[in-house]
Amino acid sequence: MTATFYATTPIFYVNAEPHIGHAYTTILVDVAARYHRLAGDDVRFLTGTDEHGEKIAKAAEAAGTTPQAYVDQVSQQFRDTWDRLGITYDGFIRTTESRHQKIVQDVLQRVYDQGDIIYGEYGGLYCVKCERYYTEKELEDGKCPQHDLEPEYRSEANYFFRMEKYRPWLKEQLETNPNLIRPEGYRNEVLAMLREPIGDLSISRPKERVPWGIPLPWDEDHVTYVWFDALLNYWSDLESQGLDDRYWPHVQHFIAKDILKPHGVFWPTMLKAAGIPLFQHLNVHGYWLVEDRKMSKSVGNVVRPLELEQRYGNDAFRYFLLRDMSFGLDASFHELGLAERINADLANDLGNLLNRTLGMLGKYRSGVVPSFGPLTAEDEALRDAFTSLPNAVMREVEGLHFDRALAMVMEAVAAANKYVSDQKPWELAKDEAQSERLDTVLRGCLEALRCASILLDPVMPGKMQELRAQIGVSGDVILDDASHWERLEAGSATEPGEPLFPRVDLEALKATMDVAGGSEEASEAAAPALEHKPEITIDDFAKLELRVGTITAAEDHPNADRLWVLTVQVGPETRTVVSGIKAHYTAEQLVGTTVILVANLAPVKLRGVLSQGMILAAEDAEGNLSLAGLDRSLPDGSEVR
RNA sequence: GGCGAUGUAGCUCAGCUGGUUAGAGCGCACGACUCAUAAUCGUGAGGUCCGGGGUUCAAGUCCCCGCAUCGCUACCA
Repeated sequence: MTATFYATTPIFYVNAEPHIGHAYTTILVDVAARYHRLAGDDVRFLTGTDEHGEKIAKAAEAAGTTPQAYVDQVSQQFRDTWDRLGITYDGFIRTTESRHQKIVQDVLQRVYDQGDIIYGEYGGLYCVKCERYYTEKELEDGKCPQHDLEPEYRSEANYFFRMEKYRPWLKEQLETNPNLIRPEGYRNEVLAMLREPIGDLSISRPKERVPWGIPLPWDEDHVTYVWFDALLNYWSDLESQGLDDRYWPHVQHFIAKDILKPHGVFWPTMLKAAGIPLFQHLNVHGYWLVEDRKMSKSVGNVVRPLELEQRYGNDAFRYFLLRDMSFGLDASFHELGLAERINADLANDLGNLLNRTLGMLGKYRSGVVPSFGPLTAEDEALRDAFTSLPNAVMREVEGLHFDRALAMVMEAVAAANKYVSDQKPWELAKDEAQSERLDTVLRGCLEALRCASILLDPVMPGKMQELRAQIGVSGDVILDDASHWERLEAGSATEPGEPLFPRVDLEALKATMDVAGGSEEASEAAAPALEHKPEITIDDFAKLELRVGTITAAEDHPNADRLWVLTVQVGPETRTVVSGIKAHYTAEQLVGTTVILVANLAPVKLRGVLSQGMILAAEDAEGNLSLAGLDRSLPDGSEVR
């Protein structure tokens, strides 16, 4: 009896090139899919690209091309990357495909017809100066708390999905099914979101503003905004091919934690409204925290994991990613950690087991696979260590504990190394009377390698096939082959080759990291083009009144923990300025500092404190701040022009 | 401020429903072996399980109060 496995990655937004985040999710699903295929399950693995929206239309324009040509190109880039990483997706869906668009429209129409999509007359009380809506509660005496203005009633010209209506239902689903979202921490987060109203969801944009999208079937002036377009891919891919009966009942999604809300809240309510059964699992993983190299923080200094994939090889890279992250938690990505993992597990333990086995086999048995003699207790222990693994490994894979699954296999490999030391084939070889014993020991090592190669095949498909080739096994394998000990053919020839996983020279690596400090790559990181604002005239600029000021005090904001309430001396005037630089400057650093103040900015209340001006600071792409000042001392109050 | 996560050996982390002297891998020290990619095998050193209270016969594991780091969020004129 075979099971069915249908897993998805998110479809990736094509406004940027693939990076480690995309790659990790995709590799994860690939590994899971490969394990299930190995187990004989009916598998479907879906990925794809999300190709609509304003950003893409603009990016295409900037690139001097049409949106379609643009998304064709970037989507292809994703597929090229997946090919390089050995991703075996069964389906690749693009939101610009007509099969997808048609189904999105069908579903929208259905949900609309049953009254769950309404025109956005919600609107509400809108403060023109703030450019935002206020709830009754937020207003002070019916007026905007910032501008003391009477807000006006406005309605957005959008359609809304009545999501709030399904909140109790979703809550109940989560409460009755603890495995719906896993690991548990993320389930709790979603439950927390559902404790308070989730509101209705804006699902459209005016076509005149965003022409690059799927038109609403009942209103050609609006296009679908992201959610119904993107999320429905998981369903549309199946339905458009008549595969929904076969796979949908088994669907599970894999995502990174940053898109928990759309998948944990929006998506299930959308499914409910559309009359589509809920998914089985939403599997949420953490981030790879990619650390800066030593010292410098300059751009381009960052280790780019996908470059390391090419340097260390795809299989080793996949192994590292799966082995060193426990599902759901964040993990840190160090090149040194990757290298150490490769040496310890792959080169020293597994690779060397192959090497020493084939070495002895060549020396003592001309490289020919021997037969087993009678098995001793030690032989049986080794056998059992491996043949019990397929079930255990699958169990861990199903529970998303890929790290544990791999650790279990490597434990068995370590046991095989110990077996070699204990049995000492090199001594058996010296005694003709021990010939059968030597056969048995060498054969045991070969079987261990064969089993390991199957158990690790989903993670390192290329290298494991290579391993099997070296021990004389060709063709496809199935997981069950690893449950049996005597699957090699006695008398067949082995074909020793290059070491499977060359050791990484850690000393040399450390040396380059110390010396380079990242500078080598810094220069080649092309700075992205600057985005410019509309040109202004000198008269526009003259409207600004910039003055030198001195910070005389910095106090905590009573009602916000990321804001400073600064007292700034500007000549004869003393101003209060609320500033969001608390994460970057301490009070000690600020007091006495000379700053440049926008002195004629309209005062504004920020969380209850009146701010009379704004302090200038520079901010880089990574969010680092530096206050603008003067390079020689001038009295405060001086004007800056 | 609200919500949440994390904090266990030098490093990376396991420790499910509380139960014998707290674990693994790497690194380190010493020893063994020599078939092997200076690999392997064995032994050992090393921990106030963030801190403080509490519940219990018993707490890394449950409760309360803190601290630190991170994330989301409010906010950043």
